[in-house]
Amino acid sequence: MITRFAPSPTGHLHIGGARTALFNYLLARRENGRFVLRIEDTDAQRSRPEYTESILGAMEWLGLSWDGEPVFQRARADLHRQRAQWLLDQGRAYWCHCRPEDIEASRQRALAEGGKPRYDGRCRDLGLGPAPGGVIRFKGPLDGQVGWTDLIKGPIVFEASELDDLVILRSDGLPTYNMAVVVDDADMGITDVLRGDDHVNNTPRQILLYQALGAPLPNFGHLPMILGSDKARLSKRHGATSVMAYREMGYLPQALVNYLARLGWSHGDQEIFGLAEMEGLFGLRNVGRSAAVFNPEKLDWLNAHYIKETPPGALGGLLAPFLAARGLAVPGPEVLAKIAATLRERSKTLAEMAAKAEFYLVGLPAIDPASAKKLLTAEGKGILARWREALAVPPGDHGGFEGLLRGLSADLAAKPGAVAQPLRLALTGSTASPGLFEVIDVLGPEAVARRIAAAIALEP
RNA sequence: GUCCCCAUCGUCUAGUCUGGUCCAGGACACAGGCCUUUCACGCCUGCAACACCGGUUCAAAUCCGGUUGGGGACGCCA
Repeated sequence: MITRFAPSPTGHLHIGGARTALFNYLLARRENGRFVLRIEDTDAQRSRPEYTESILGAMEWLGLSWDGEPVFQRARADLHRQRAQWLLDQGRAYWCHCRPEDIEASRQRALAEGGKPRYDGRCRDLGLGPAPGGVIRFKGPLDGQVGWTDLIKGPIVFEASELDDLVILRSDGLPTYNMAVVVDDADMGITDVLRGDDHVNNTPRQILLYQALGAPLPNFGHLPMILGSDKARLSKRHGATSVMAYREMGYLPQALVNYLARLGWSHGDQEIFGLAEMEGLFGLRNVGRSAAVFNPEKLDWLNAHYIKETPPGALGGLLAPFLAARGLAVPGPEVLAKIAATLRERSKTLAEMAAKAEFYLVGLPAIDPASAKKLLTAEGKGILARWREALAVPPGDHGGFEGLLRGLSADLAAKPGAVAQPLRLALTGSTASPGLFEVIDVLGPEAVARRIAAAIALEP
């Protein structure tokens, strides 16, 4: 089995493309086959090398390793031209001199009359030769049926009469999509073509091309689309759609891969899957047939799960760039790990974690005014003074911080919460934070003393 | 408009092929509770769906037909 992922370098790798790549990867790995990459750069206008780099980078980040070197379609244009010429020689293709404007006009007419906008085949039997601005069209059958058994959707049949004579070689000498895909898939020995639902309508044309070229047909499988919350095709207006954007927002590749896999594929009730595990479990029979709505909340949940699962040391390393992006001084690995450990169970993304880590890394935290009014009263400052006193003694000497809190609570005849909150506010600037004693540990004695003093000195 | 595809909780889905074990299971989200130095985490509980109509059958979420709804395609883009 040989599968492939064939993105066009006209943009970054998006969510839908990533899922297509993932399923192709999984299918090949499951069957001990090959998974190859082909860059479809035949659109000279829109293809950009930096997008190729970006797509490759995104694939690597996701862990979707491909076999061999990526194939660039443009480098194969000679082969495409050669096959187009062969089709011409066989009488399965013809030169067309129609002007694009005329064709467009007839399409509009057809649409206005309630029909399908198609090329009318007026050059089909004219026996024209090459000409500047001319194109080569495939001479398709006028009747009969074209069908296949889709790997995912089952039997699909089209009437040949629904199909018009598609352009296979453009006037610039480059092949069109359908031609290039068929020639390359056949030439590269692709056995299973797994791609987006939006290609279902191309498939009968491609089958006809395979047959005319005398090439064996691969299996075709069409994956349902990914939709936005309004059930329209996922697009920019639904928020981030590129894989790299998710990376920048602080999502872990494991989370994205896991989420994308579950969007359309299932294995009983299981929700959590690692890539390696899926390589053993994946199967097309468990891929759904209906379109799926992209649900950011569930991605968040998975991301939180993988963040919690990442050891603090590694997590600290992942967090560092997000800290730097906020303009914060990045501490050493040890402190980073400690910080990560305290935030691990309270962050959905690395970006959120960095925001929550900010108070650790500034000289003095910004105290929330509303909370200050409530907690830094004369009484609250009194409690802070007691804390300052108690914390001056090494914690081991009085049964740890927990014992300290209990002791103070008993002394002041106040609930532990009431005793803890002023200190939390002084240390973190907020009434919600990681565990107080973890914060004290990360901050160290000097910073703790400085923050308490600053809070006590704070004007009402 | 024409053609193609799809249809289970708000969302992702199990169950559909091989009809009964499903007054439909899991997960996210949401609500309530427990835990608790705050916020979280975790745990428990709850809310919530077989699009509709007809047929086949002793029996239909599961099979068949239709309707409705949604998506996709209709380029010298891919």
